[in-house]
Amino acid sequence: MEIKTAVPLLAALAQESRLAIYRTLVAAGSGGLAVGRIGEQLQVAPATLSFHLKELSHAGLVTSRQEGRFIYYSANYTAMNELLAYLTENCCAGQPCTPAPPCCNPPCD
Amino acid sequence: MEIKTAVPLLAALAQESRLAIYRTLVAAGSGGLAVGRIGEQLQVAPATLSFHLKELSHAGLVTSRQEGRFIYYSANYTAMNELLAYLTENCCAGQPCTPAPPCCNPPCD
DNA sequence: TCCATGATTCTATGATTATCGAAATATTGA
DNA sequence: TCAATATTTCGATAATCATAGAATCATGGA
Repeated sequence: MEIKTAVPLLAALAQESRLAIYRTLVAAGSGGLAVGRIGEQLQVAPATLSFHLKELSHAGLVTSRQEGRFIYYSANYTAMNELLAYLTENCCAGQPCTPAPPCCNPPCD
Repeated sequence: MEIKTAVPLLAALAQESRLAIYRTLVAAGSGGLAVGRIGEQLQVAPATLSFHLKELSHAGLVTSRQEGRFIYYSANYTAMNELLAYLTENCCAGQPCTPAPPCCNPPCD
């Protein structure tokens, strides 16, 4: 991963509402959650929520799919795993020190 | 870790200059690097560099020690490991999926 | 004590970001 | 087609952030 890729990912997570949204989606599993359900859980106004989902989506941390009137958002585990790998890169002067990539790879549900 | 703790850590890393600084310090190992050396490597003006180091330091991602006229900054591996643990928490609907915390714990140089 | 060097603080400026009300768009069922 | 519901876009506002020149502070050597 390039630094130019990592910065937008980190920026997307570096905001309380968005981190909460992301974690809610992570906890929800790969089925995802409709926008309205996220809003209910986190008490965020629709326009604000939409703004943050767009940010997360643009960063590649979440994906969406339409189902009838609902749009389901779900966490993209791969993006997070790549970010974690980037952050732990060179952590010991170039010596590999993590045998396996952290977290779920492949996603486990 | 609380979300209120994680956000400032992520925000500190979510900026190209700071992420570059942090990674330079990670690569430098626990001995750290004097401010001037960091500036040389990354081509950042002293005032700007000082601003970013303060941010990283305030977030707890780096520590500093004075040695004569020089101030050496070094990466705080523990803070990063705690952040990584937080980000991977609940990643599989609450099932633990990472046997050991990612990266160096304890730091290996 | 004075000077040179390393680093930080002050200050101003331009840019980006978060929030949310109101309006617009999209989909479904009647 | 029309009404109801779900979500997004628009627009305005307030707040935060990044940058760097100039001034200041701290340390060590002459």
